[in-house]
Amino acid sequence: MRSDAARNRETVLAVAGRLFDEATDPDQVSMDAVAAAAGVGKGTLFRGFGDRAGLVAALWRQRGEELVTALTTAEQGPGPLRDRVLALLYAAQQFKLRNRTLALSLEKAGRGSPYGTDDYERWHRVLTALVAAARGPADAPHLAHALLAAVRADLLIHLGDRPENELRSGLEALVDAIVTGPGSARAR
Amino acid sequence: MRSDAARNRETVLAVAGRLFDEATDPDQVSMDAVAAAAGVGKGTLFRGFGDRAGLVAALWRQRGEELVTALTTAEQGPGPLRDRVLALLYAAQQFKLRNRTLALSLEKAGRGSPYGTDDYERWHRVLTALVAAARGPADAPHLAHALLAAVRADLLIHLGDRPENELRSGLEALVDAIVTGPGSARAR
DNA sequence: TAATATACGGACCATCAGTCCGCTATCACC
DNA sequence: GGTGATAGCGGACTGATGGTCCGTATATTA
Repeated sequence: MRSDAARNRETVLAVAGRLFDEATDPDQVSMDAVAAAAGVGKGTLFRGFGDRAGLVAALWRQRGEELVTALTTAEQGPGPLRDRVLALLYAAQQFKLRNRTLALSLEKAGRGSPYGTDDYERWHRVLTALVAAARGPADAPHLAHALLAAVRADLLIHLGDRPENELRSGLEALVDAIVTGPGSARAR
Repeated sequence: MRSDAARNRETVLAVAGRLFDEATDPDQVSMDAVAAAAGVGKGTLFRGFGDRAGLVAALWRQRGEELVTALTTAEQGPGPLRDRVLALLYAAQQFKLRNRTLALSLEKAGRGSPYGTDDYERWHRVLTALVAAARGPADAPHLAHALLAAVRADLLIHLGDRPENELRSGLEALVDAIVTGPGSARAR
């Protein structure tokens, strides 16, 4: 990769990140605006990232680094399953709140839905395994989807600026219900 | 209302409904296309429905008539709470599958999220009450959101054409977990 | 320093939602 | 049935946006 290309890529990522952070709706951030603010041409922007979704994905990957450790921790333990599930979802929740607009954009951009991305796939696999371990394989995939749906960015945003512990408490109730509820190995 | 306006409104609703049904992504249905297919001008379209969201809302209201009875039945009984919650969510699930693209459009259109509409408000209120009755008021609002998130159109579409009973079983597991799970009055 | 590949940038294009306004069909009243 | 007031019609037009194209500029390599 040529040095100027690398430099531009950095600049664009930094500037675009800032623009998304400042916006409340991803649609407020146009590709034109990103190019202008970064001081590059549109051609450069699209050459570097393919399309809008590519830019958002690159930003997400950059910031989401911290979540991979959350994933592997949840996957491999230690600790009770219930705590691992809760910690994972809580990490996702807080991360999405810290990166609202970006998260929103990602959930919209990926062909109109957050599903079908490798990312979602991965999260769903991990959660399915945990749920299956806790209460048996029956309906585990569905319940994993339900858990993920509960931390979707647009829902979190709709909930607004509630005290953090309220969000956490709600999440806890949900996880307890699913992981240790009826149908679970422990409850039987 | 003038007779030609009423006639046009009927035509547009019928044609637009068909176009949405035939499409797999709401974005495939442009306002231009609706106007052309209905044989009216764009001006007429926008005069009659305000904007795109208005058209979608009108279609939704027209088709969603059947759901209001599901809501009041769930609200007022009879039957065990668990069954009422399940029936309500199942009705929503099946309805959204029968009206995929329209449902998808609605979830996108309402300022980028399905929340904040009167419709969602209503459903959430009813479910919150049912959940609160079953397991106490703590976290009931959050759990109601989680239940609704589990029947979002884009999730259902992502799940694809599974056998209906698999969907139902997943929903049942979720409802059982939340309504009769830990924290619920019955379990304590 | 010359040659080549790579990247740049912004004019350009297609597509939409939504507006505007001169023209037309409807309807209430005669 | 005729007629005038007016609600409604339709399609050209606008503004914004994502994405493309290609002549020009720059980094790299020998």
